[in-house]
Amino acid sequence: MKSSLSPYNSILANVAKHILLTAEEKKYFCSQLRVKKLRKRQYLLQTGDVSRFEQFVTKGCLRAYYVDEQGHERIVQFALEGWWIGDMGSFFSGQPATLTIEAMEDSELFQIERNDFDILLEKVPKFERFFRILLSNAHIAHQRRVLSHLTGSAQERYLDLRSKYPSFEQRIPLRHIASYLGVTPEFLSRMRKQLAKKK
Amino acid sequence: MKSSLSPYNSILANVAKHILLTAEEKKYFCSQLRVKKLRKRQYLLQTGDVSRFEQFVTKGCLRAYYVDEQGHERIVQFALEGWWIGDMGSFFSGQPATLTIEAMEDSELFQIERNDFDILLEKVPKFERFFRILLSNAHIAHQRRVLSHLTGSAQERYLDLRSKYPSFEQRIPLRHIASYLGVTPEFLSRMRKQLAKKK
DNA sequence: TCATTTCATTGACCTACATCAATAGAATTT
DNA sequence: AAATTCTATTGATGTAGGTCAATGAAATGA
Repeated sequence: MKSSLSPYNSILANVAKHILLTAEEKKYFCSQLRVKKLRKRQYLLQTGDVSRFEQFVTKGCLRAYYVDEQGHERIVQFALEGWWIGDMGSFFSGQPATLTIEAMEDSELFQIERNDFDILLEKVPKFERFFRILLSNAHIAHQRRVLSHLTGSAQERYLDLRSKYPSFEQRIPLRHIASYLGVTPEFLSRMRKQLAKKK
Repeated sequence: MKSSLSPYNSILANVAKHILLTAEEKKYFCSQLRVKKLRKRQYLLQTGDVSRFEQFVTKGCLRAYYVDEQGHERIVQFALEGWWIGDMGSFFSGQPATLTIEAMEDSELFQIERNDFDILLEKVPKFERFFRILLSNAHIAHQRRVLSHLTGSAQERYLDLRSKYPSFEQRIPLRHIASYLGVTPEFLSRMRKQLAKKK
């Protein structure tokens, strides 16, 4: 937390989008964070473990997915720099996680532990507000995603994703993008071919 | 708020699931609510209007839906007694609503207005916690719903819905259930026929 | 460096679900 | 009580997207 290049700045900037902290509070908040480094392909969380942390990505790129009975992976979330990721169900309930979270690149995160999280909310109630806002944004985004499945074709979902997050195609393997969209890699490949032709 | 039969009890019970209020706080909270009665088919919110309220259902049954370019309705949420419903995006941002909300039966709701909501959170910060928990539950439910579209067939979604909310089939027309599941009424009808045969 | 695994693409064929049209029973309205 | 909507169901047919198998290119590892 010394230089302006510190990764703490990125999480503080994220917090500052919604609530205003005093210098003291910033310091306290940062003191509750632990740094976690992951190698590419390393798991952050595996199904069945209890998720004791929520995390904020400062470097790299992760994916959260669910493995169904046939062993297929279904990606529910990507997280790049500046995103929060975790298995919130498990984090809040203490039940075993249903999600697996894995680094797609060497990554660095901040983690906050469930206990410290509760104490943080108690000591600095502004954080109740912060997480409420975070969640309400997530809620709205999720609603849009459900809608995109009810309303649109796979191609529309692909085009939406591409225009909203152009960086994904550079950093994320196509088969993972297919899984996020809810189609097979084969079908994504065909869509891409057809779109390229039309252009 | 006088008798134990008052509809205030149902919203207070809902709040009490997550936070503990003093008698004073209960009184204040209830004083910020307004009662809204709707006839069957009446709109609570129409696309393009700004949603100034969030609401809690004490009686009846509503649906929130999105209308796509071809005029098709896609249902994103049902709400029966004891549920919260609204267009949260519009409520928090002040932007025009993308959802339409309509009563499917004569219904009664409590509404809280955006301004009063902000003041409530300021005066009784426990409500930050309450809405955060409400949202995190919604978040988890939404994630499951996205997953059900990525992973499962329409039949699985139908069976899930039926076992989770058996009362829906008594109260909600099949064509709305079809819309919620993301299939046509025709296809839902065929699924039901086939399931009935197998039994 | 060669060997091995992983990845994206293509082709052939299959299935879950959509669309459109017709009908009959319910529910509303007159 | 008749007339007029809605609603659920069925049949015929069309299509988006899945499955399985094969191939070459790229990444990974010894």
